[in-house]
Amino acid sequence: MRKRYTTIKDIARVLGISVATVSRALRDSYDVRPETRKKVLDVATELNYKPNFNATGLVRQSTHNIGVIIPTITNYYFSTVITGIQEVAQRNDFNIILYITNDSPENEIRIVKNLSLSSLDGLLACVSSQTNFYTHFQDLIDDGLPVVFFDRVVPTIHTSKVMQDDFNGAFMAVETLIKSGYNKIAHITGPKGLQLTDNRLLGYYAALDQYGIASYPEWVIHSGFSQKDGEEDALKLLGGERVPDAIFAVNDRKAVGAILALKRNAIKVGEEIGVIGFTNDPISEIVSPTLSTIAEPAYEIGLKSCELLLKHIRKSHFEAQEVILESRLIQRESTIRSISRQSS
Amino acid sequence: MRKRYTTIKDIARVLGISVATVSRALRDSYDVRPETRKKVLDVATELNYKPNFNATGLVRQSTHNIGVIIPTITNYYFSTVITGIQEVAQRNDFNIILYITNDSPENEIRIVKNLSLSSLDGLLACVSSQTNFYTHFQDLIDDGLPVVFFDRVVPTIHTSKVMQDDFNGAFMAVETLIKSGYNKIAHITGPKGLQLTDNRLLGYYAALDQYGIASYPEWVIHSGFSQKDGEEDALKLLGGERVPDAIFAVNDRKAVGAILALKRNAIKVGEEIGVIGFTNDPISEIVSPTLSTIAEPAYEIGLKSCELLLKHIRKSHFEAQEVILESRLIQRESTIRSISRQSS
DNA sequence: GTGAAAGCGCTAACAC
DNA sequence: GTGTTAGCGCTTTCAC
Repeated sequence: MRKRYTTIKDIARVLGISVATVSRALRDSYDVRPETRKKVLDVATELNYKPNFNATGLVRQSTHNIGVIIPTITNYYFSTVITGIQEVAQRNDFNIILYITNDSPENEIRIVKNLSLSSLDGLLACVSSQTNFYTHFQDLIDDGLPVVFFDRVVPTIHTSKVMQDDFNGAFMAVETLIKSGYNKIAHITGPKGLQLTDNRLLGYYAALDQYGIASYPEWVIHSGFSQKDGEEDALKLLGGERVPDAIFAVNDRKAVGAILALKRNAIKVGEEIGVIGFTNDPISEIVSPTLSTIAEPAYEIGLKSCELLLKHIRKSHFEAQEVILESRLIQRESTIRSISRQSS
Repeated sequence: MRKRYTTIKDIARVLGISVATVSRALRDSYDVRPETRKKVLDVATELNYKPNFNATGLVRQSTHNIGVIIPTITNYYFSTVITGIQEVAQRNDFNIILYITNDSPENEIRIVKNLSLSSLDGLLACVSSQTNFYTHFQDLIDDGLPVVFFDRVVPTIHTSKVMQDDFNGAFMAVETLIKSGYNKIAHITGPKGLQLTDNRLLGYYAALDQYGIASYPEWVIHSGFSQKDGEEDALKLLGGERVPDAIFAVNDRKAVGAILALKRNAIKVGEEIGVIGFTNDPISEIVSPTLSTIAEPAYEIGLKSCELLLKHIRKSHFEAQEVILESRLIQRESTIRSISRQSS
């Protein structure tokens, strides 16, 4: 049987004072006598008092919950972002309520429409890759709910956003390939229309442009974000008329998929075909050859998103901010031509 | 500015009926006229009514929140468990509130002690690996909060628990090594005192016993659960007087660490030293040679834990249950001796 | 079948 | 500095 928890009434009764005083003492209001406060605090600890968030939430019109909508958490990037979010939330006594969309727009819409707004102080969201309509998010914002987007942001909605530097990251990736001696560079990426993939694609084109290197439409392949997509894209590239000598993958999982597919086709990764990814997933150090990549500040993205959201929650007129965090190059074996690679 | 959301009062006013009726209509009580209900439902959708969980929670003494306490989420196993939990929770209209301990007992204790019990209907917990005192959990249970442990369970606390079959999984792992021709088998495992590691250790000994194979104390190394721990343990094994010809690692990350360390020492994994892990983390297919392992039903553990917890929440006298889910062998390259392995 | 009213635990005027 | 009281949105007796 569930126990009744201690309430401020209990404390008031024990001390023979009113609940108002107890409430004030508990919340460090200044208009309460120090000794009274001490007594209240003592009894509170003794009785193991814990505030009832439903009650405070009801009267204050605020809960200490923030929702997090995310496509999946079973990968390095997203789970690390969540860890960052959680860190800030915990430090500020906010709970995070997790909603996983499985990267399905239907799930996303269902979840957002069913959100009990009155039990949420704010929302952190990363949209699913196939989402086209964003009215469900716009509705929330119109209702006054603070929303901060991260990673996969919605360009058309005016609110705070936190991203890594996709354009420059991609530029660096392609530049690295070029400087390592590759000049037939393909790009395997995610679905069209996502700002993140668009920016990386733009970075890819910009680098090629700057170095006067040709690109062909069949060298840019749009598909999903998974390892399997990476394998399939690589195979497609191998089977084409013009076979590239390097692949820039939109993320590490696709890069790993590509590496695995290339190896299966007896192609020496690095030597014959260079591969570079994006993320700095721990697998990039495990795969052989190890994967060069653009490191994303996943944890910091989590921190920053949550901090921004808290600001929106606290100041009702905090102006929307777009934060772009730097990504950085990590060179490993998969983009090295000359060296004879260690076996296995 | 945050909007005021539609309440049952608004609906009542529009329809000129009482809030009581609205409340009843909304919850499918039978004692309300069908046409009244229809009108209420219509207005509710029109006004985009969403119940205020703080209010229902207050009066029903129940929120629809369940807490999840977990050491970390940035690995395959835990993030998959969470995904399973989330699946069941979402289907049953429960929110999950995530607490990450970073595998630190201090964090765990702080989090548990600060839990606002009145805003939680139940708790799912996986203890951190160094936790010795469990009174903070026992207190919750004594207070009547339904708690279900998963994976790393607390042996001394009477409540429902969900685990994989650690003993038989370990037995299978070691048996596989033996049958593949290895007979100097080491075990690198996690901290002492955790039921999970104890059971795997027991399975290790049982298999050795059954096949009449010797073990030496220096072949059983207790350390942490990380890849780095795996590397260090492997190095220690290589530097010892008796060098084993096979390593059974408590999880895949440690196994991968061991493989990397062995490769760095020019040891042919599989051929010279066999390695088997536990989990079936996707990295086990990426590392080269690919890693044999015991697959854990992570997703199912999440599902089952959450289902059990919901039963406890719904029936106040649901008896505690211990569920052990099967693990299964997946053989890959790291335990194959004869075959000449593909390079890189 | 429906309404009036009390109350869940807490905060915030408003008194004194 | 402290008490009284109304009320947050909802459910639930108890009348009628």
